[in-house]
Amino acid sequence: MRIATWNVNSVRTRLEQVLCWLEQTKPDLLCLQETKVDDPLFPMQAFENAGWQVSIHGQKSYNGVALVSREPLEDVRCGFVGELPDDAEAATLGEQRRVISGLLDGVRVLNLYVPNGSSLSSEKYPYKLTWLGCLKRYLDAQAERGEPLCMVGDFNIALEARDIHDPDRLSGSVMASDAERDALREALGNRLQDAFRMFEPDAGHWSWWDYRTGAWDRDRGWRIDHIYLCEELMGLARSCSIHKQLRGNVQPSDHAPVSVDLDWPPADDDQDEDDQLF
DNA sequence: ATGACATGCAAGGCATGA
Repeated sequence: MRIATWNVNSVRTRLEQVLCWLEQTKPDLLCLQETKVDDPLFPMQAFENAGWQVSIHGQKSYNGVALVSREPLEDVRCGFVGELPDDAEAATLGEQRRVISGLLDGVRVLNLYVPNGSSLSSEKYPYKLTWLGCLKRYLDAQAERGEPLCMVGDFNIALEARDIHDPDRLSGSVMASDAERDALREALGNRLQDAFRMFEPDAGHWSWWDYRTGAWDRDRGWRIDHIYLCEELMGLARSCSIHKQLRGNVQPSDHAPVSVDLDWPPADDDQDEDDQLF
């Protein structure tokens, strides 16, 4: 099973690039962020004509998330209220469309677009911290169903120095501040692990390059798009890749896709037990 | 310290992103 995530910075502007990459990469599920389109205007037909199913949770101009899959998903849930129906804060935060999840072959895939926060002095920064606190409650509620979890998206947080091209200068600023890092780590708990870091310990691997100041040409990026797996799925992970070349497209998104390959459903290695049945 | 660049909205520059 291949699961991918991509902040496309407008699904309509990036439509041909997304369809092309789907055709080349053939994920079972692609999670999109920043679709920037209200649901009635989502280019649904273009995806369906290419053989994809789409679940959407969008809004006009800003934010917006979607799930693109070969097979239909089960139990699609939108917003934090999808897991926290009686949580007033979850309902308020849901005014910004940033959360969608679905069940694919028994795996709960959760697609997030975490608020950016703008700067430490902005009112958007405490909003980001509040949002991450709600994410923790959301994950606690989700865990009670016992589904294997794959949580992906644009986290707008680089958790470690090795995730930033210039950590000496940028550590402590927004996307790399202690409070937001702590809030994300709280949400991850002991349950979720970064799939990319299971395979690649080194710095120099980025998923986002600023449009400004020639960041792409100078390879000055951040790794802020992540795939987190529960322990059961981590044991079945075979690779995790950042598809950097997409950032070099004409009129690219400022983010590159990230994908993980899982041996799911797990191979039947209980041959001895099966033999005992006969 | 500021702005670079890109997108949406809507028709002139803002709001937003990261």
